[in-house]
Amino acid sequence: METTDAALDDHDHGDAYCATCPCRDTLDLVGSKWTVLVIGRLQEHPHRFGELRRAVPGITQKMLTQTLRRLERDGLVHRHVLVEHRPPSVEYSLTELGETISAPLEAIRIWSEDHLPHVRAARADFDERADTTSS
Amino acid sequence: METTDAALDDHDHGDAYCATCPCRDTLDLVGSKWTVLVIGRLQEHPHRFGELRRAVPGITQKMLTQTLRRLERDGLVHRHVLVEHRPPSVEYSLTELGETISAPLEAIRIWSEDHLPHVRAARADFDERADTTSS
DNA sequence: CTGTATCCCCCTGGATACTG
DNA sequence: CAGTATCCAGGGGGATACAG
Repeated sequence: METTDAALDDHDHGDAYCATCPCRDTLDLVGSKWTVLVIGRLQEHPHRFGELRRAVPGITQKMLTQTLRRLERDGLVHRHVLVEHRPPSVEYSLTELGETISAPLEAIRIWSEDHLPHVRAARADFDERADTTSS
Repeated sequence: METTDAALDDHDHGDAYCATCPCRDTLDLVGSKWTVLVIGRLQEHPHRFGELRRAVPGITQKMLTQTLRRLERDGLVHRHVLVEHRPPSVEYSLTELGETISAPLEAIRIWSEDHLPHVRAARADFDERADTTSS
């Protein structure tokens, strides 16, 4: 995880294209596919753990926990434990920082939905082309 | 690769949150960390292979090829072979579809750069908090 | 120059079982 | 309910060598 945490304080705006640039780590945020969906849900409203689990079908507790931990560590998500509850209850919500990225991520999500047919068509075309070429 | 290509034509807009939804595949586009950087470069102007390789420091030929192939298959990138050249020369550029996603991806890239200090601070804080808690 | 082919390590991420 | 712990298969991805 802590791949490039040392000796990296130089950073010029407009250039994420440096092998040692730590913003590569930040880019990896999007890398774990679940983050986009989790943040998308939290953007709607705060969620409790199980609630979030149900809201993101297919995710396992492990991945949900892992994703939330990472997001919490990165300051995008706030974890609020309701101690008075029995059984325990934990609520997750976006921090201010988290809010700032939810819009861009939503754009990606929307794009995925909107252009899905286009992408699938392109794939079918590509694969077919590959087949006819080989024949 | 062809994880969920069959029996999936139902898709309601506004809901990427279905376990079997194929748009999860599309989300994975962002998943491979290199795509964001590669598309960012192609957004500036078409690149030849080696040129692109140099423009995205740290990427290996294998990953560059793999990334470009995937993007080509998904219809985001156009691959133009300049056959008359010796040695061969290949130029990559964004397709129309590719153009439509470059803006959202750029937003992510910008965000990564802009909020890097914030994220790093949050991490340090989180880690320190974890240490003092355990002690 | 633009790839393809191998080897191989490691990490992601799924399934399952167990705690407070 | 909200986790943690463990096992384990698969794939991402790096290094290297080779080909057209």
